[in-house]
Amino acid sequence: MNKSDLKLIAVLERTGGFASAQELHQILRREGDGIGLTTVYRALQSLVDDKIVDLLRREDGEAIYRLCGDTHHHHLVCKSCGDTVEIEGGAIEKWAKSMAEEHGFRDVGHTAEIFGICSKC
Amino acid sequence: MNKSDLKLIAVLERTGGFASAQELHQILRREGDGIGLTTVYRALQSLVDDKIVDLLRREDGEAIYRLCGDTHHHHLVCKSCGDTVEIEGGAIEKWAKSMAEEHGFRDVGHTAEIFGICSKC
DNA sequence: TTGGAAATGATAATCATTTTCATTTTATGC
DNA sequence: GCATAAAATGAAAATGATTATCATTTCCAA
Repeated sequence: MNKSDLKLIAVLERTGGFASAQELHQILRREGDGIGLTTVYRALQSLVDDKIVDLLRREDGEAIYRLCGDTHHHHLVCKSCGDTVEIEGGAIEKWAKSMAEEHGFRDVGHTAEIFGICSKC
Repeated sequence: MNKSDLKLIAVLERTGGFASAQELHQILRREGDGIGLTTVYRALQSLVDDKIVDLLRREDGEAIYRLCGDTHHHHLVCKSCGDTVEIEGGAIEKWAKSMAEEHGFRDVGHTAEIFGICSKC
């Protein structure tokens, strides 16, 4: 756990939700931090190894990160304007758990996102 | 639906399970088919658009493809060996629909995958 | 203070995927 | 059969995220 790791944690706390390495790098740069992209990747990797952040994938395969401690929630994303709503996923948690048990899987996680067109678009 | 599409379907049927575009290309090449990588990507994309194959992501973000049955289903994927089980997602359908309604979204779809370690690993 | 280990970041390398574009194949009308 | 336009193809270049290299800087204990 070094200075860069802490910077990344701070940004993730501040922004909440998911962000890619490139986005996190840009945010830090915009704030005047001269941190390099390489260091951002390294810090994120180490945070993932330490199970401090989760690594997920966007639909295009780009890696996105979020703090593990965050209450686990899911997203409702507008395909048109990109607006995002955080939603409860209690039903999903139960579903994932029971499906995993049924098929003998352990150490399970899950992803679930809903996408559509929001009322404004 | 053209000749290349059919070739890809044939390979996916023969191999079963998931394969990446690069792997599918190599398989065809090995069998003496001079098909180009570009064409493999194009065929896969069109098959995904037509909902004939599923597109998932490996842990490293690489796209992997698999023939999908006609029923809408989700996947339970082993992070270690890549083994995959198709599972029912009735609960998810309802959840997605009700969440979308609640927030005024229309034209909605969803993704949901469960990943963990299977009993063999 | 100093010597070495850890951290950093610019740059180059990788690798999957997409674009471009010229060529070939296929389908269709005459 | 033949001409021709549309679709398909693939080599090569472009793209974009991620990773590897490596020289330099920072940090810390002796």
